[in-house]
Amino acid sequence: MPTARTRPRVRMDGPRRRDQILAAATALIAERGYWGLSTQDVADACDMTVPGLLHHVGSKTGLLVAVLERRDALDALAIADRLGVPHGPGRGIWGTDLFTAAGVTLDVLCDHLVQHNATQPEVVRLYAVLEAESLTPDHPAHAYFADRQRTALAALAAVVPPPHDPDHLASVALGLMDGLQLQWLRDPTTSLVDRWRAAVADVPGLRVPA
Amino acid sequence: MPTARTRPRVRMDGPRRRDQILAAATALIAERGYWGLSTQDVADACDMTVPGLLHHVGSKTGLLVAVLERRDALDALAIADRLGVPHGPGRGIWGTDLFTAAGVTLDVLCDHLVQHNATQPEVVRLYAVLEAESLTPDHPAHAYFADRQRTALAALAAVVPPPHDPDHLASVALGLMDGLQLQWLRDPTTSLVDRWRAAVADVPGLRVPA
DNA sequence: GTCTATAGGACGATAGAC
DNA sequence: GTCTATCGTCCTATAGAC
Repeated sequence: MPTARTRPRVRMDGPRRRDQILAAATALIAERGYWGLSTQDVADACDMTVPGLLHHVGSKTGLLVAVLERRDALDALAIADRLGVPHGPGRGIWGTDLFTAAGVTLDVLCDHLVQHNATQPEVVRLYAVLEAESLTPDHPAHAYFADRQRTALAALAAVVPPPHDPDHLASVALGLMDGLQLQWLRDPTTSLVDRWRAAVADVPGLRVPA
Repeated sequence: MPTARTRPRVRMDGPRRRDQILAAATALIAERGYWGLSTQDVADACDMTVPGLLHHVGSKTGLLVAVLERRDALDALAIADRLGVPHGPGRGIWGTDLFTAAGVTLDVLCDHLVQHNATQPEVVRLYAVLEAESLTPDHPAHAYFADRQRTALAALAAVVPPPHDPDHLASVALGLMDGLQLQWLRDPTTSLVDRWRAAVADVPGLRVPA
């Protein structure tokens, strides 16, 4: 006899159910990566069956893609809000000229990005895990992260002020953010913002203005 | 009827077989991570069966531990050789006072580390994947990488010359190495050494001496 | 929109022969 | 040191009822 259910299953409308699924999947992929994710775990977390889950996202790969798209859109909105720039929904954080439109330089932009990331360690971990996992070409998110690195470096380079080399400083900024985020996730006793500001205190072009 | 074997199976002595297994596992974990690794794939790569494989490493977890221990010992030997310092086998790269014994400062040490890593992208990818995957406490390598970050930061801080802050500069160095390695693995058109030297050209305390 | 049922594999690990 | 055989579990995905 199968295990009896303890509570009645809740019937939800489409969008709400989808959000619940993507939130649960975000947490689980951050824990175990895409290869370690099982649709069963996601379904359990949402109190549904696996076929019920697949009805919404099509397949396991579709689930991952949906998670990344939703994450990108939410982050773009949050950063645009932080910079005081209007930003339509459904547009990624790196893909448009969001940063140049805001009229910021790299130092203050990075400070905002770091402050925003500090509020959502789980999401940062999601990206950290997938960024490494997706290095291999047969990963479902390989193309997504390859494109992401290109556009991110270009978007950062676009707001590098003279006399710094745009490409080099953008590379340093992105690399240092990724690296420090890893250190922070492994040892959260020091806040991410403090880590960042202490680290860039002696790096010309990244030191946060007082 | 099961698929027929095409070539006769080779009988190897213990140490040689073990080395073959660990080399194959290194490549496969670098591709898919630990959660995505299957003992079947490793066995196939070594032209053996799964029970034959498990005879040598005990379990899947035992395989991962053996891979990391072997990697650490080999890297320590290579770096010690590069720095012209004697170094016994079986000692990790970060765990001893290898760097202080060599009498180097952080800038030249990082340059050597980067040069060494540039020769083995597959190993760098292994560490990148496992570093992110092992953030969750139930990963078999969680303790290994937690300890590794502690000792690495301490070892780097120990060779930071005045007037820089040892902890902060060590954090920058480690973070920047990790971040740039990720960028390099995703887009190998620019060499890792060039990336590093261009990135630190304007970072006081890390600029490689001419 | 969600279910039951099930197909059809792959998984890690063990037992025991040789 | 390596094998065959097998156990029990987990996996993604589909078919079809409601």
